[in-house]
Amino acid sequence: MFSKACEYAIRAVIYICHQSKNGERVGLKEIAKRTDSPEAFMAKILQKLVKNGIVSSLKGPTGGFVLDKEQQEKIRLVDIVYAIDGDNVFNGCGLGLRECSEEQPCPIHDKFKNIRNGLSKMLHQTTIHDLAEGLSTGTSYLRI
Amino acid sequence: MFSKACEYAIRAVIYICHQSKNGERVGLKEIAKRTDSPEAFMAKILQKLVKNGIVSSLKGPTGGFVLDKEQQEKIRLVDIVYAIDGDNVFNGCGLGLRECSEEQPCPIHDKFKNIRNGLSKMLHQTTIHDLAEGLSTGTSYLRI
DNA sequence: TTAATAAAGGACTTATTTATCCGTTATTTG
DNA sequence: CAAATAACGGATAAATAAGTCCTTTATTAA
Repeated sequence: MFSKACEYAIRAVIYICHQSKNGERVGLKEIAKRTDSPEAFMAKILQKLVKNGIVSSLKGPTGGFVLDKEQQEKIRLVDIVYAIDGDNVFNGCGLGLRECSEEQPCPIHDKFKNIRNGLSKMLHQTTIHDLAEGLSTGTSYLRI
Repeated sequence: MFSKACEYAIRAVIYICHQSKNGERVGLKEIAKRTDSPEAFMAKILQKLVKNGIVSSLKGPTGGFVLDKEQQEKIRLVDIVYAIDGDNVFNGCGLGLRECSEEQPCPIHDKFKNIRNGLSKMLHQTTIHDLAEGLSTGTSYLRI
C-alpha cells in the first residue's frame, strides 16, 4: 500500500508527536530505536519531512525533532503520504493504464475508485494528533 | 496498490477471458500488444498464471492461452493478486510492524483494517467473467 | 571561543522489481 | 518425418527502492 519509507515516516511522525505533547524534543537515534527502523534511512526521511513542513527540527546539542502545536493539530496522514510517496496512491489507474478515465474506464475502474475514495477519505480525516493519542492512552503501540 | 507484474496479469487474464468467450485462443504477442505490456515480461507472468491454474495454455502452432468455461466463471481478482503478489496485500500491518495484532495494534490498525476489508471483499466478489463482460459491451477498455 | 552535539546533505552500496535474451520442449501441419 | 510455431525455463541486464557512510553546518553550553 505504502512504500517502506512512507511506513517509517508515519511511525516517526506519530512518535515525535507523542513526545512533543510531553514537551520533549527527540533525536534521530531515539526515533529510529522507538520506531524500529534503520537509523541512516530514517535520517533521510526526516529531512524530507522537515522540508515539507511536517516536522520541525533544531540542530546542535538539545536539538532534535519536534511537532509544534499547529503541526500536531493540522498534520494529517495524507500530508505524510503525499510528501513521501507523492500522488500515485491517489491518482493512478488500478491496472496502471495511462489512458484510463471516466470516459474510457478500465474494467476495474469503478470498483477500484470506491476503495481508493475510502482510503483517501481516511487519510484526510486522520490527524497525527488522533493517532498519537492512542500511544498516550496505551491503546496502540509502535513497538512492543 | 498492486505490483506492475500484477497489473499486467489482471489485464492479461481479462483479455484472454474476453477472447476465450469468442472461442479464440490467443498468443503471447497478441496479449502483450492488446494489454500494452512488455512481451518478455508478460511471458513470465503468464507462466506463473498457468502454474497457478488461472489460465490454460497449449504449445505449438495454433497454441496459446485460454480460459476454459470453469476458469471464466471461477477465477476472481483475488486469485490473480494472490498468485502474483502473494498475501502481503491482505495480511501485513499498514505501518509494516511485524508485531501488530488485535491485542497490540499499531496506531492506524483499525482504520487500515476497514480499507483492507473493503479491498479484500471487492477482490473476492469480482470474477474475471464480470470484468471481461465490460470489454464485450464496450463499457470498459484495456487500451484506447 | 572551543568542544561537543545533532541535523543536513551528498555520494555510495545493496536489494528488489522490472524487463530482456536465448536455447529447449512440445505440438501441429504438410 | 521435417519444418514451423508457440509456450517453457534459465540466465542476465536495467531500473528503482531501500539502506549506508561520511563530511559539513549549525547550535549550545562550559
